[in-house]
Amino acid sequence: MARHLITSAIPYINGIKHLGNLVGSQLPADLFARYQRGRGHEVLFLCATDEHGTPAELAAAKAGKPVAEYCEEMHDVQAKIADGFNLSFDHFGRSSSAQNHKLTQHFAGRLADQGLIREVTETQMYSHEDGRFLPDRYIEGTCPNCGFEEARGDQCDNCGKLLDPTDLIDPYSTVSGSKDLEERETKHLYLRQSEMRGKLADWIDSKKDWPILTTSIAQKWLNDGDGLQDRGITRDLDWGIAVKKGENDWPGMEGKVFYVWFDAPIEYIACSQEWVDAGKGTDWERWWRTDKGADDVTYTQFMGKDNVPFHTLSFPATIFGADEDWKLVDYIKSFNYLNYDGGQFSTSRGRGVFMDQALEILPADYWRWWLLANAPESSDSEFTWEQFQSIVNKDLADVLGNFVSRVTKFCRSKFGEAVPEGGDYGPAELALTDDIAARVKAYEKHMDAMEVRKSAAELRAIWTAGNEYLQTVAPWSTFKEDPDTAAIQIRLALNLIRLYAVLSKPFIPDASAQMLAAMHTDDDSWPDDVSAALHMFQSGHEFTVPDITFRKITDAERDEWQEKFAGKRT
RNA sequence: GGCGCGGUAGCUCAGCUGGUUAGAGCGCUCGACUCAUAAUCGAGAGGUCGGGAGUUCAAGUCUCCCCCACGCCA
Repeated sequence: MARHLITSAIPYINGIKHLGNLVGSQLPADLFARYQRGRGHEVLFLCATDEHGTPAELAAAKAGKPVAEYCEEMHDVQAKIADGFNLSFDHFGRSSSAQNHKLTQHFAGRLADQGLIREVTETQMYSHEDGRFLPDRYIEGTCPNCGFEEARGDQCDNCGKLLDPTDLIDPYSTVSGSKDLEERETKHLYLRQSEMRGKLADWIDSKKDWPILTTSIAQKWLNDGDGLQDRGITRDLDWGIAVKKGENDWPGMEGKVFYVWFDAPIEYIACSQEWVDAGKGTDWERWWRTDKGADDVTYTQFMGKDNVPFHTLSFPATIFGADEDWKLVDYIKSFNYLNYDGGQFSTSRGRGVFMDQALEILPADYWRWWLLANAPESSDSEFTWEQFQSIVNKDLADVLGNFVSRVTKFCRSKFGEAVPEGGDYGPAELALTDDIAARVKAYEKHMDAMEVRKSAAELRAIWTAGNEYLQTVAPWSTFKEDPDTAAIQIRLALNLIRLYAVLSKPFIPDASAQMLAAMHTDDDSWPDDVSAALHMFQSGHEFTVPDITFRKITDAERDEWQEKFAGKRT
């Protein structure tokens, strides 16, 4: 039995994520976790909310709540939605947890001990009214280059010129609108990533089997311009993890917190401590410490392409730099973006479908299937309602759902609601068994390689094989002259329903559960031996004709939803 | 402007280290079947692989140039 540690990039706390975010990390990670569990392997699947940083503070202020309270509420909202999508996290943690505070401070201390932290004094804009330093993009003013009055502190959106906040004429805070700004010197810690460039480059170079998307992004950051740059790991904020050197104070860094990108990935580890502290597990170190049993763990991370630099370089720099026995990632599966109907999903414009809205109009399985079967693996991909409707109706309702329906209803009408007796499998049944066995092997190969779209295609082909078989042997015909032969055929078909439920569980867990329930079984063991699996139900085994497994999406619904989620275009 | 990823049948996409008539699903046409959610199964018609040049016995698949879309960065 292998051991798989699986993490999904942790979603930011300020709001509900859209389907593009879902398919980029949490959903494929869940697919892989469910598959590995299905194969009988030991899995620890972790995710969390990413709660620190200025956007969280501003979102809380907008909601009129203390930031801690806001984060707690939003964490619960996101947890419920994740649950609604059947994301099977062993624990859904929080980067603001006590465990992460302590661990982040520990890493910072280790890095300092190794000489990998340097202090930098820089000038930033301080807003008296807001009582805080403002990130560049939260300062606006008149562009000195083109006169545009709403140029941001980092760049003018009108002429494109790159700016420093201090360049702006009449700068003001976009948080409060205040013009009472002042340049102040402030000291920050930088992680000396440049020191580790060689080590990181060697490590990335050794990962020949990683997706091109993953390695090409890493290479770019390693080699672009002057190469990998040192990065600030602290901010002048109230909300976050206090800057400490392990358990000790950090002279000169009082009142500062770690920058969100530094503490967020450490939450992957802290999350496993939360998992233990929540009573769900007993030993987190055997997943994370190679000196304490984690050397046989396979660690896989899932993320959208925007997160690749942090996972290929920054977080590994932290791990390498700490020079302790931490488990390093073995495989990084990254995804491109999902576009929405000819453009991008847009949170600010309300364009596209968000996770809560998706669940309001259709059950999770419908979304899971479409999203995974069309996952943006090799390039950005496109969501259109027409495509969604046709895929869902064809694959789920017609090919799989109708198979369950035709088999159970035929049996009920001719033999009753129990597996019929008589005869034994003949050549046609053996041929189907061989065909499916080969396809299951192909399915496993694709799933092992995290080839999401190919896995979906193979699974669909397995469903289709059942319909092909029925069409060929035609039990409705054989029943007329030779009921025993029809009994053999329908017995095999009933066994196929259970087999399909097991194989499909990673993609469509609810439908899988419904199928197993209809077949009056909870045996979802993986069909390592397809022939044996297709002999499981013997004559007399009772079942119940289930309700429709998947309904169809009507043209009217499709048009209505297309209109509803179009958002405001500008 | 630089970099990255793409540009393959009407649509969404596969095509690894170059090698027989370029593939899948959907859609479309025709046929079969009637157990089933007007479902299923089969057959067929549709691409010369963004454009151009080159390397090679052989290129969608390697090289160079150009065009287009998207993304990132400065």
